[in-house]
This record gives sequence, C-alpha cells and structure tokens, in this order.
Amino acid sequence: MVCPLPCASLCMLSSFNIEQRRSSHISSKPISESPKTELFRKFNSPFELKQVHTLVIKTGMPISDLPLSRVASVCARTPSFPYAQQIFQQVDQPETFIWNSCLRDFAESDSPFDAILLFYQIRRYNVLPDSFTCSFVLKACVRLQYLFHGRIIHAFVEKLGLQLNLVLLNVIVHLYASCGRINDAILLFDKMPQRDVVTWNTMITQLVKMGDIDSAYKMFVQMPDRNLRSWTAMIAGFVQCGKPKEGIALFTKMEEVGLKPNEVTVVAVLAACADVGALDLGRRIHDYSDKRGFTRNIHISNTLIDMYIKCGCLKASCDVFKNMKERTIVSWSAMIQGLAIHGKAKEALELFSEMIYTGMKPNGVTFLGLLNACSHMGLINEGRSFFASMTKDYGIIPCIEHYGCMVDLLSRAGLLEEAHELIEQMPIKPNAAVWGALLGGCKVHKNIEMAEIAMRHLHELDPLNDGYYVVLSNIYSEAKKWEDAAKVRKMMRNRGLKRQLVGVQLLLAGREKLALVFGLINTPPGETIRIFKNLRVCEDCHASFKLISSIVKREIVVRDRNRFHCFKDGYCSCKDYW
DNA sequence: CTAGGGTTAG
Repeated sequence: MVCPLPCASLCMLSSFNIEQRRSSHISSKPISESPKTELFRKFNSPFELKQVHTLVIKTGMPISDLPLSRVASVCARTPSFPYAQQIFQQVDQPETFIWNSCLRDFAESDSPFDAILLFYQIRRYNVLPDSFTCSFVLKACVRLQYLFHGRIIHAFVEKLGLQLNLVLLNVIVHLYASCGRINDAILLFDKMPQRDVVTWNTMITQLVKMGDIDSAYKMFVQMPDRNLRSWTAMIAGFVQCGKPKEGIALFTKMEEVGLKPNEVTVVAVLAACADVGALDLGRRIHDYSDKRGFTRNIHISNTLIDMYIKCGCLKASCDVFKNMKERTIVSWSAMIQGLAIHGKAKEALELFSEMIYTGMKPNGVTFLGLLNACSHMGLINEGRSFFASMTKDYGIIPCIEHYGCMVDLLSRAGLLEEAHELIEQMPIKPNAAVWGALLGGCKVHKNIEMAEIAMRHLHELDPLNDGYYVVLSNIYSEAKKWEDAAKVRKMMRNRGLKRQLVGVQLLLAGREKLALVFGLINTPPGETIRIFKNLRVCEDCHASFKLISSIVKREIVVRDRNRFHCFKDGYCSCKDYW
C-alpha cells in the first residue's frame, strides 16, 4: 500500500504546467452538442476552470451554479487552491461547509486520495477545519487503509479539541481496527469516556473480520444495548467464521426478542441456511422477503439463489433467477455454479453464453463455475478452452482455485500426467487443495506412483490432515499392497492422527442409509428426500441410492462435499462421473 | 439531513 508523507503529497501538486498545456487544446477539439456546456461540466485544469469562471461571469449565472466539487478537485491537485478559495468565498455558504462537501464527495469517490490531498491543502491555506472536515478525511483513510495519515488526523482531532466527539472516535476506532491494529482500537475503546451502540457494533464487526469470533461474541453479550444492526453483525459474523448453526440460533433469539429482520439481516440468515441446508427456514425467510418487497433487492435474490442451490432445490433457484428484473455478475455466477454442482454442465455452459449475449462481463468466479461444470461432467476440451479463454478473451489471471479446478478436471479424467505438468508449471505455489485434487484422481485411476508424488507434497503442506493418508492407504489396499498401507497407517499413528481407516468408511456408509430410511419413513410418499453429508458419497451408497430411487419412486437428493447427486428412476444426475 | 456501525457467488 502506498502511503506517501504529507509533504510528498504536496510535492505531487507541481504538475500544474504539464496539465495546463496538455488540456489547453481540449477546448479547441470539435465537440458535439454545445462545447461550452461540455466544458462547464468537465473542465480538468485551472486553465479551463478560468474559462468556465469567465463564462459564469459573462452570462451572469449565479456562482453557486458552478459544480463546486469539480472546482475543488481541479484545485486539490494543483497549486490553484487560493483561486478556488476566492470563488468559494463568493458563494452564499460558509467556506468550510463547501470544502467539507467536496471532501465528502472525494472520500466517497473512486479516488479517495483526492480527499487526503484536499485536506492538506485546506490545512496549508488556513481554512478553519471542523469535526465534519475530520470525519470525511478519516473516511478516506479508512477506505484507503492509510494508517499513517489516519494517525496524523487522529492527532489533529485531539489538537482541535475534538477528542470527545463520539462520531469521530467511532471512525478512528474503525480505522485502527480495519487497518489491522486491533490492539490500538481496543486501547482507544477502553479509554473512551463514553461509547454508543455504534462503537460496540464497530468493534464486533472488526473482531469478526480478524477472525476473532469469540471476542466479538463476548462484546455482543457485554454491550448495554443492542439494535438490529448489532444482531445482524453478529449473525453475519457467525456465518463468516464458518459457524452458521450459531448464526441461525442467534437469529431465533433475535426473533424471540421481537426484532424483525431487515434486508441485510435476511442476507446473512439466508447465507447461514445455505451453509447448513436449512431449507425450511430458508423458505420461510423467502416468504417473508416477498411480503416485505425485499425480493427486489439484488443481494437478497442472489442469496436466495445460492440458498436454494445449496439446499438441493435447483428448480426454486432457477425461479428466483428468472424472476429477477436486474442481475449482477453474482447472480449469473451463482446460477452457473449451481447448475454445475447439480450435474447440469450443458445448461451451465448455455447460461454462460446467454450471459455473454446480454453483455455481462464474466469474472474469476464465473470461470470457477464453468470449470466446475466441465470437471463434474468430464468435458475436458471445453474445460481446457475455458481456462485458456479466461485470460485471452477476458484478461482474468487464473488464481489458485482455477488451477485447482483444472487439476481436478484432468485428474478425474485420468490425465494424471497432464495434471501433474500443469501443477509443475503453474506460476503460483500449489497448495494442498491442488495436490489433493491430483491425489483424488490417482485413487480413481489407481496410479500409485503419482499418488506418492502428490503425497510427498501434501505431507509437507498439510501434515495434520488425516484425509490424505486415508486416501493413500486405500489406494495401497486396493492394489493389495498391504505392507505399504500398513506403513501409511503407522505414519499416521506417529503423527498422532488416530482415525480408524476401515471403521470410518463403514460407519459413514451406514449413516447415509440410515438417513435415507429415516427420510422414507418420515416424509409423505412421492416427496423428495434430501440428505446432507460432509464427505464424498461412497460408491456403495451411490449404487444403493440409485436402486432405491427406482423402487420407491422418489427423488433422493444427496449433498456431498463437492456437489449434488439427484437420484431418480435408478439413475443419478452425476451420470456416475464424480 | 454535512459525519460513524451490519449483506451476496468460489
């Protein structure tokens, strides 16, 4: 992160002459419409500003009609500050007020750095700053994660005697915490003479961002008053920290207290439902959202799509998607990924074409969905061509997850050498997921040599994960290499990994079937049965489910770690490729 | 009403 000294930022203002010369011929360029109107809106240099100013004076237009932020932004970057000051002093508003509005615009713009520049100019030319001035420039510091400037402004706040202003202190707490200085934030929090619900909410959110959900919850319990935002922040916090069950439990408590969820709460709760597969609650929230008109909110529809997908209701997610009047890349990517994990590769690819046709630009996540689709259905050539196209046609640099998908795609298809080559030549250091994908392929295609290569890396990258040892041991066992299998088990024991290799699989297999029987007894005939598990479905269960689905004439949807299996009339949506 | 806190796809 660039964090120039304040004096350095002032030095940057010396580009005045270059800018003036570069832009002086803009006005002589042929412009459609009225060139003067164009100039009035878009002037970019002090030179053009003077032209506009002249225009204002000539036409007798009130000076307050000038786009003041434009004036300020031109002058923030050049030594023409006094010129803008002159103009502002003729406007029928306090000068500080106008500079503050400009600061606010800059702080919220795409280049918040302008606010920092302008702030130092304001200081230099002795405009009297107030608490609003500080709050806007602090906001820019937060957005830019400029701790250095933030500390300067903090000191400045004290110098101005504003150290008791609660709003400012809240922003400063936010600044320190969001810049990773949680201890500074806590220090300030502890010595604040008073705190309000915003102070507490800020701490909770930032603690969650640091991954410290326990401290966040302690504060949530400890705080004197909680508003809807406090509850929402805490629910979202649980979801973000991978504790969706706790999130749902807290939501239930919130309802008991009598608070009604708003749009943001709904997004967080739906995300929790998606993670644990709480379809009933998800449907209830969907109803509620419809009643309150929340479904027009794109965030909510996007999250609904995701929730239905992860709960195994592809149809319901399609309905939400179709009913959306506007869609973002998140909507499309979620839907493509949804089709992919439900084994509808063809539909996923078609949806992608449709998306491109509407002019929506894909991003990295979109391609993850596409590669997933290809991977689950063994579409090797399509996968290769998407992987090439993402960079070539859309300028998206593949990240580790994309490589993981490609390795998965090639390995599943038995192209273990090609997968290994891809890993060897990828520009990022491969992680455990990448080598794990290769190992998975080695199991399916019974390649012991390659499995050993993958294992050497996994051993190093993720030594405490017993799952890989289990896979390797199984590969040896299947090849009847009992001694090697025993060696792996010994290795696990030496590392203190105690999982019972054979017992685990049997137990899980039993559980899946038990879940199915339970579902058959407890649901009306004909209704879809949904089973969730946190590992991969084993081959034995997969075969049984196909059979049972045709006998009882019911759909059985199983969510495993990676995807969905929809069993119907003796067939599975994965077409046995998984 | 010139300022501060909570949200989605992998």
